[in-house]
Amino acid sequence: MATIKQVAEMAGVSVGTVSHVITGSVPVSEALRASVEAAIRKLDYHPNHVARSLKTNKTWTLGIIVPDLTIPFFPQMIRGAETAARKQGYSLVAVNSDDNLDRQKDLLSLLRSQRVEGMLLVVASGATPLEQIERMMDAGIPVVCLDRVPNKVPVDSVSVEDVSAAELGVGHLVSMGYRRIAIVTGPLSLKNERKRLLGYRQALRKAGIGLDNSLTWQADLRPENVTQVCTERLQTAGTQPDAIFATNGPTGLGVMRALHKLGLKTPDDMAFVTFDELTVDDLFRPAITTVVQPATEIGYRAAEILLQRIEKPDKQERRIDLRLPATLKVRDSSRRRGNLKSLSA
Amino acid sequence: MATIKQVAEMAGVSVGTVSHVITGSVPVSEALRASVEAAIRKLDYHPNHVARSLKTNKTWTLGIIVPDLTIPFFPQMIRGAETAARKQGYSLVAVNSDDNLDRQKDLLSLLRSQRVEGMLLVVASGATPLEQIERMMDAGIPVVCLDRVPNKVPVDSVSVEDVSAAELGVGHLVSMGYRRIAIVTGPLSLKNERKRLLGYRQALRKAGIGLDNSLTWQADLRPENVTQVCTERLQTAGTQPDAIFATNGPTGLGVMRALHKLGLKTPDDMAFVTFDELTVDDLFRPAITTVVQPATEIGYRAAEILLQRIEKPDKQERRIDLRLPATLKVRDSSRRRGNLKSLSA
DNA sequence: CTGTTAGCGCCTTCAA
DNA sequence: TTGAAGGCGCTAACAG
Repeated sequence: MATIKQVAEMAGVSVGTVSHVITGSVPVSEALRASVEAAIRKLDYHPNHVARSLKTNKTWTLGIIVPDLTIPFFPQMIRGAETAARKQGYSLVAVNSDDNLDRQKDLLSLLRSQRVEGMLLVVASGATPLEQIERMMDAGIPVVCLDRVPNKVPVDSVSVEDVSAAELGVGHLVSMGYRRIAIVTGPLSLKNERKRLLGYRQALRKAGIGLDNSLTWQADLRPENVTQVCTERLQTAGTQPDAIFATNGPTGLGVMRALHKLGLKTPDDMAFVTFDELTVDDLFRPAITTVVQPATEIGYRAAEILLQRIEKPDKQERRIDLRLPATLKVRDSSRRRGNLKSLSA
Repeated sequence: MATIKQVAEMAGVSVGTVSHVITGSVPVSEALRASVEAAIRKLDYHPNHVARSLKTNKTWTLGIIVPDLTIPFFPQMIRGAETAARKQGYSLVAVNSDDNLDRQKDLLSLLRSQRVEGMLLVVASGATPLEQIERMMDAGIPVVCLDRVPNKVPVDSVSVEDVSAAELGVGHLVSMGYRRIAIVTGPLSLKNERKRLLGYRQALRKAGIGLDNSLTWQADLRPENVTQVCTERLQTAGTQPDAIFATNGPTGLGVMRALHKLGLKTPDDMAFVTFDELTVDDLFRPAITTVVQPATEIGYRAAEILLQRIEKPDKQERRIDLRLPATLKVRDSSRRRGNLKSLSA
């Protein structure tokens, strides 16, 4: 790889001059600039960002850690974050934690060593790495948490407005005539999950429906586990739900598989609403009523906040907790109770 | 951020000694090692990879460019590549080209400046950046193309075995009794698309079905465009197909929307098979028969080849073109022609 | 074993 | 407007 020195030699100027034409920080005569540019082209010179970063102490890089790239919600978020970053000249390094705390720890450390200037973080489920986050911020690297907001860590965050989003979904089920609505949540160690549970309860209370704790089902975020939990619950003797609300995508998928396994059709045997789109498209049946999070915007806004912290570190605004509203996409799976089943095949 | 010098001071040793305990390249007495490690912990020291890379000329970083992170196929591929990379201590920087040639060019340049040691590339559709790829390789940065294999560029590649994969899908339609099978392709400037078209033709020939050029429909890779093209063709007077084969996921989605728009049900009005999964799950109807590419393995194998080139640059094995077999997931959309329609709702 | 030091490629004063 | 030179943080000889 060509170096700035070789470019200088070929152009017959000093390295300083080459640097000046590259950065544009100092005027250079037309003649020299031309010969420098010619040399750059001839040598296929690409400035060494590694060296530049060492000198300037600026990497123009942001990191983002997500639990799983193959869950559609996260790539959308990344896309939003990347758009915001690019707009300000930063690039984004995206990595998977596999929802694993050890790996998350390693990645945090790795990205710090790589001198990212800020971190976007969707924490892995389980114990929040609050110490690591705090150290990161102490080291002057701002952190913004997305989607999953950890407990008791004074860190900026962007996520959906969980309580009202859950209320939206559950309230809709209520309005469609359902009364025994079960909720399937992820680990309640995640604040979002607790808030969504809260939204569920509020929606029921507002509707004057009593709370039945046997209808609150908790699982981890693996669809297989969810399927198992639901299958058991649905086979347990006793009053069964007439509707199910799932608080996130992987959970929703697990619920669907349980229903399928037990031969329960939605909405006729069981109404169903979930957070997050399960399929890309509306073409497929059953079409699932969904609480849609503004994934791209969450990413975009989080990156904006992060960049703000990076570029104006002094302007120590206090903690920002941005909550974006969800929207409801009403589809078949929450069709009004007791309605005549559609006769179309 | 603490530097190696500060660690050395606090531990009362030289920077050389600190470096030795970090890299493990030179033995250090137990006593000094302990005090160094204590200092590292106390200072929350994270070695500066930027400086290290400048010195060692090793970034331990691979780049991967994909057209669109939000198409499920690509995250899977990335995951595979990341697994292979991590196994050898490399990390992966993944970026979107938005299937845009200019942006791809910028990214290639950026990643070169960032001194990635190798590139995985899913080329944007349109003109292949052969010059850029060649320059990259001339500069000693190996490149492996995934999925979409560009024309006439002597570069390693990993993708599905396109011809036989298409044959698999089309042959299946034939075996289910369909005779007028239309194919919807992406841009034929992509070699894969041409090969898939070839596979389609071979399957027809083997079945003794004459080729009808009016059944070869070409679109770009945007679902909206595909929908438009299909809608027009399906409304054109003349003999209509009884089945459609789509050569990739976005195209398949576009086809589905066109069918839906025209009120055509699959498989009763029109059988359908597509490359790539359209939904994550089997629960949804119509369940689409799919030619499944081994996405994760494609990424994994490509990264392995790349790493091989990086670590053993001398062992100049000639060009590697790895073709992996696809599998067929038979579902409802290709149900046997004229079969009684299932009566279950 | 431990310390000293040159230099990776670049940017940025500072002087000419 | 141009050139010369120091030094960013680290590793890898090399000397002790």
